[in-house]
Amino acid sequence: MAKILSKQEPKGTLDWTPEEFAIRKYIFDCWRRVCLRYGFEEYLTPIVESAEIYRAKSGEDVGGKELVTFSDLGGRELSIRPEMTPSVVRMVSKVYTASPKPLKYFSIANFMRNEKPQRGRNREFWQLNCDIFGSAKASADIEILTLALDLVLEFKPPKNSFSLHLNSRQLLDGVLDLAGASKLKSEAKAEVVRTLDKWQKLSASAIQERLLAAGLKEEAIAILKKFMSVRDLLELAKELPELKNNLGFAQIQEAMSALSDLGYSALVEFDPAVIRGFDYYDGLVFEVFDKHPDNNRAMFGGGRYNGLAEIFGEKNFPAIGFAPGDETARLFLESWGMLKGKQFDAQEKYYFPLLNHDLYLESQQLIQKLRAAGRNVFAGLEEQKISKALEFANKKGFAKVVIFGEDEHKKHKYKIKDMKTGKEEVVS
RNA sequence: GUGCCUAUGGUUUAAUGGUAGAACGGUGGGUUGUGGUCCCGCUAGCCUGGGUUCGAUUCCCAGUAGGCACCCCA
Repeated sequence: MAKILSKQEPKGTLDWTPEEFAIRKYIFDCWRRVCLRYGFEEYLTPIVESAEIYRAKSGEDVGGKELVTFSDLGGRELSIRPEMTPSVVRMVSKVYTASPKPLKYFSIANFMRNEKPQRGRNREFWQLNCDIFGSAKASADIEILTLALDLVLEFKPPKNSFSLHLNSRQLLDGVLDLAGASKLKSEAKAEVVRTLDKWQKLSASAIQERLLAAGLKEEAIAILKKFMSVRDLLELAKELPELKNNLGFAQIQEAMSALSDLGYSALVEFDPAVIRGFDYYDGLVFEVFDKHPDNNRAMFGGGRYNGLAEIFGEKNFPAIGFAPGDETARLFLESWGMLKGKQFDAQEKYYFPLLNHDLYLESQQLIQKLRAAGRNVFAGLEEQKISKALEFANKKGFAKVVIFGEDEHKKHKYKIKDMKTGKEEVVS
């Protein structure tokens, strides 16, 4: 047989050893628990889709060079999914008209993007996707936002460790109108939006330069600067009163006030710099930030995308959703020390060592009995001295050890030793 | 795709132009029926290719892999 030379996983992928698996499972279990608590329904779509649905709408990179593509036997071009939204919209558009509205769906699935791997970003990654279809009401926005917050809170993070930043594409369009940027060519307009997106990262002079190059006048730039520097809606209304009648302004205001009434006020703020890259967002947009200095990044984000369904030739339906990733969630937990000393495998396990080979059959019968009674039993396979058995149980973190050797067999008994207290219980 | 940094047992690492030492882990024993501490033995390593050199794990170049930033994205 040919030797396989590398023990390495393919680039950008990760083996989940049982230790690693336990962490991922913890994250997924928290996510699933919260979604079910919200009455959301779980679904799954195939791991591949026709490549064209990503080319159409996923953006230049995700739907382009980062797409992992191959041909099936019929020569059809398929891609491993790089995101869930096109798939779920495809699925929902099949059943939408016949379904009672609204639909509240979630899924936990893996994805592939041919990216350069780095911290918080792998080629294979997992995401939770949560969406509400069929309601354009503020109540749907608010439910999505509280769900996003509760998902993070489920990990019991320390106070002040994260926050949700809100903005609206409509408000943004309003500002661009005010600044006259809407009249620019789409390329120049995109550059303006990109500049807003990078506002915090760029220097004042770089911002000025980019906006001038895009074709904006000084007065227009002043308006954008004013917009980007406001800290809350009150200030925005004062500085740019023209925006008070903007639909996005009302959306944000309504959502913020509801979240505040529901007890989330410390976690939410208006943030003009939240733009988000995907083109299909057309209403409320938001991002959840990790506030840890070592991991200061957007954990996840989402928004409203009412116009996406039309790529399947369907009538549009309202939709809002978001998608946290496993890697960013893990980094959040790690940076705040929420993984330290945590017993993820809370399942209580029994160890049943084979203390005497002559008692193999009797041991197996006892193990059957214990398993039938609902115990999780790890059975020893080779004869083992009792001291070695206890040492093994210790290393594996087993809760109990069943002691069944010659002495016990003679008395028709066995002992269950609690590894924490050291106490033994005699069972006949 | 671009730039910078890094690469030594399974893991974390030390030293060195004359091929490497430790800790943790794994394993066996001290202890033939009672673990976590302790003591001893064993196990296992210089990313790949080329160059300089008498000799390269060490210096140089390239590749590969990883990290960070950009780009992009969530």
